[in-house]
Amino acid sequence: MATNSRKKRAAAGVTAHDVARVLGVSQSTISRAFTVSASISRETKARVMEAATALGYQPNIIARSLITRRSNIVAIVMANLVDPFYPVVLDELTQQIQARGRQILLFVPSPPQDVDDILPTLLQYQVDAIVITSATVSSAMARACAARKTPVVLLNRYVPGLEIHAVSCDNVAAGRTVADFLADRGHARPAFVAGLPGASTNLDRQRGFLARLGERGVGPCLQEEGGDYTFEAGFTATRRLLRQREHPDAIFYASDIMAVGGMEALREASLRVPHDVSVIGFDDVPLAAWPSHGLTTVRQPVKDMVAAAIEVVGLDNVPPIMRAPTTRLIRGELVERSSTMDRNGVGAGGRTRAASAAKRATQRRARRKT
Amino acid sequence: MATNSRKKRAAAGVTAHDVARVLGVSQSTISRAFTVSASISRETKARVMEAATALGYQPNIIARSLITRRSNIVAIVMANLVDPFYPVVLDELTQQIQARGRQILLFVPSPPQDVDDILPTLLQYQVDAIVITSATVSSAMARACAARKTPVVLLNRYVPGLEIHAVSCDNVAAGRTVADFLADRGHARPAFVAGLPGASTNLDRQRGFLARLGERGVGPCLQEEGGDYTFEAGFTATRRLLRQREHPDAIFYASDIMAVGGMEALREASLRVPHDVSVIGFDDVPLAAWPSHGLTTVRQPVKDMVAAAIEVVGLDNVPPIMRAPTTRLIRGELVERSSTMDRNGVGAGGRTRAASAAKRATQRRARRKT
DNA sequence: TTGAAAGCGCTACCAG
DNA sequence: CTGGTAGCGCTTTCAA
Repeated sequence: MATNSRKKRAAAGVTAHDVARVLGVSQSTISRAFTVSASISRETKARVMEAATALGYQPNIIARSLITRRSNIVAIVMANLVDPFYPVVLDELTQQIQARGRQILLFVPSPPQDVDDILPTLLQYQVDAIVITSATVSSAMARACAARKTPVVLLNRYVPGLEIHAVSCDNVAAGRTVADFLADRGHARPAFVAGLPGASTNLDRQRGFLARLGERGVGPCLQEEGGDYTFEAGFTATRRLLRQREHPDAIFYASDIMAVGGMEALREASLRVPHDVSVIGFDDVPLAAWPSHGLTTVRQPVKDMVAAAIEVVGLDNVPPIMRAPTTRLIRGELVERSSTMDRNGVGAGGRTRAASAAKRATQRRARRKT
Repeated sequence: MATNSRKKRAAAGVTAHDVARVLGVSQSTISRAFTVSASISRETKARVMEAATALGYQPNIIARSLITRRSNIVAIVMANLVDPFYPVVLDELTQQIQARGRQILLFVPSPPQDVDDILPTLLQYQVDAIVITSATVSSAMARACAARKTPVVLLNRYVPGLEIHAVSCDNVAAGRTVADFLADRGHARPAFVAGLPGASTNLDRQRGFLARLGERGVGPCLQEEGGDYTFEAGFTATRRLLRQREHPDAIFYASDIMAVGGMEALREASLRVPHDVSVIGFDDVPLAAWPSHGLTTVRQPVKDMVAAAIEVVGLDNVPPIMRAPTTRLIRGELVERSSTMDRNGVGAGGRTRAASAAKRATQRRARRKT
């Protein structure tokens, strides 16, 4: 009997059986009405839908997932929410994933945890795919995901040799572009301020930058470790950089926020941007465009990167297909603003420190707030 | 027979039955080993756990949720990820929710959608609770959630009369504090730049500010609509504000980012902060503390707000209890930095525009980057 | 404390 | 195209 187990339910418990009973059809029919690509007559489907809305019926996703082994959920692992670049990425990810009717399970590892720790849990939730931003996983874990047929993609990072999808900005090319940009504009004493050591993004930017600088015969290039991608890191690294006998005439920072921190240190040292030092960042976060910063920077193609990540995990393929791990590098674009200038014809290497000392002192006073 | 349905599974399919068979116990026993507060002997549990790890068994959360009607997931609805205040809130939410062993289902409504549209979907996922930041819901939807016994809390917003939990900074009190702060420091021509019109947060700040200003006999207070909480909004609203015959000697902005935009407009108008105009923001996002901004602002007690939200939805209570809707207002704290100054003894209302015109022109030139 | 049995609400397969 | 039936993997009575 259809009613044999219809106990009184507290609330929210209208099931496919209930709808079926009202309509005098089988429960299977209700299920079919809610399954795209199920064979059901136009008419029956309409009746079911009508009754469903009348009764307030919605299929129980949990029960469905139990059978289909797909939850309609995409997991996002994001290690850092504070750097303004990540909200931009997260925003784009949510838009594109939600546009495909998927939900988002967000995981933010706290310091002691790492990505490997959380993946088993995510897999338990039968997520359709996993997007990992700015972090990586062990090859063992990558294999575990492959075994479960859950596609994983690293966004903004890649690990050569790791059997896993990866999408990233072409950081090597971007580094080279920046080198050319500075060389073309007559800079002679460049510097690079690194972010998180060991991160592929960071290393590639540095590698491309230094290599191209060498090819152009510009240098030597000063280098400074930031440690991470924060304002503070950019600030302190720049201070250290300025202890050199001669200050650089251009500094390329591994991230915009570091560059902003660096500009603060330059101001503190009475060095003007861009007159004394050109500054270039990376990411093109919203605040880079603020007039007060006017930061020349490399724009990460976030939209394209996210689109590529989503494509590569096969979110648009039903049934899902597992493809061989691929690495996709997407070109960034240099955006010129007011933190850089052309030094050609300004006397090869710009003025000496002494030359503009008086001017700078004046400016310094004026800029002080109290 | 236990093996009657053990077809070859592609992967990742070790079930409680498998473990049971290996151990020669019943499947129920396996279940009990993974259920806190289930009666099982110490020894049996240990054996089960050992076998489980050996076989790589993990309980299927989906199947569990189907029965228990709880998914161990908390839903977060966050309308705006771009304003740097929200990443701070999201970060804190994720930390505190994950610390309680819950997962996070994130939903970011895109313009046409609103919160009411998404709630049914979230309910389908049997989430344990829903946290909605800076947005509200219809009373019908609030009732639907109550019917399903899913607790909902509004964070950073409240709706008088709506039967729903709400946690927010005490914006009225904060507005009053700011008014007192400025009055105490001899400001005579205050202004308020609003954010999103109609938002309770925004209105309360304004209300408290104006009321207290009136009580202190300071004013009249100029007012300008921002429209939203962006840099641009702060910038353009301030430009409009400065078209008045006499510029204000203090501006209170509905958010930090607006304040930063406002400072840009002030700079553009050759008005110095804080010499000509004191600037106060709201939120205390990380960049408010950067030396280049040095923004005096009201710090939102994010940690406490999040903790209150989590407590109020009963995330720590097992079994969950539904409590009567409560509104919790938490005091913010005014953080004084370098964007405000004491005008007492500087001539009651500060200098006239003419008085410092020459100085400002100099400074303006110096500050230009190119 | 343990095992057996009955489903949670749904999809998927099999006949008709 | 539709109705029956058999589970998905687990929790939860109910006896033993």
